[in-house]
Amino acid sequence: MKTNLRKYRFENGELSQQQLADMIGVSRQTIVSIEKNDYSPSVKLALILAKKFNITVEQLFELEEGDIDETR
Amino acid sequence: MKTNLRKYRFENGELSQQQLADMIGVSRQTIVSIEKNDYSPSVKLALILAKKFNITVEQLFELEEGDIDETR
DNA sequence: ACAAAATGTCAAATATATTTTACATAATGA
DNA sequence: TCATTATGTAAAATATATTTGACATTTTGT
Repeated sequence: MKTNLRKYRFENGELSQQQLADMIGVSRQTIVSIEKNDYSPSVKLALILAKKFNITVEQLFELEEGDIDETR
Repeated sequence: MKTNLRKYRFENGELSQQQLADMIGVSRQTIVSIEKNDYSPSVKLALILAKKFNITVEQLFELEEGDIDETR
C-alpha cells in the first residue's frame, strides 16, 4: 500500500505535521508514521483525513501489487 | 462510523461470511466483527473490500456525527 | 548568526485490530 | 426430519496501531 498523505498535506496550505495532527486529533507521531508508511491506519482515520482534504480514501492510499495476496 | 459491509456482501452473490473471509484472506471472525462495527478495520483491508465490491471506501464505511471530534 | 519551528528518529507504553478456538443457535436444503 | 451450513457469541492470544516522551537534525525566518 502507498500513501499520499504528505502530498496532500503540502497541497493544503503547507500544513505542518503538528498542525494536521491537531486538526484531526491525533499525535504528530501518528502523522509521521503514516507518511513513512510504517503501518496501515484505521479506516476511520483515513476517512477523516480524506474528508479534511476533500478527496477520497482511494486518492490518499493506493493498493499495490501484492497487497491483495497478503491482505492487510 | 457506520459500516455497510453486510449490505454489499449480500449484494455480491449473497456471499457467506466465510466465503468473503477466504476471498480476501482474513478470518471469518474479522468479517463478523466488522459487520458488527466492533472496531474500525485497517484502511488497507477497507480498500481491498471496496475493490472487491467495486465501490469506494466511502460507500463501505460512513463517518457519523461525533467521529470528527473523537477521531479514530 | 541565532532562535524557533519543523522534521526525523527511536523506543517503550498503551490501545486497538485481528486471529484462534470453541461452543451455541439459526437457517438452509434434501 | 435431519445433516450441513451459516451466523452469533465469547474470550484469550497475538499482531498491529497509536501515543508518549525524548533527543537529534534540518529548515525557516528575522
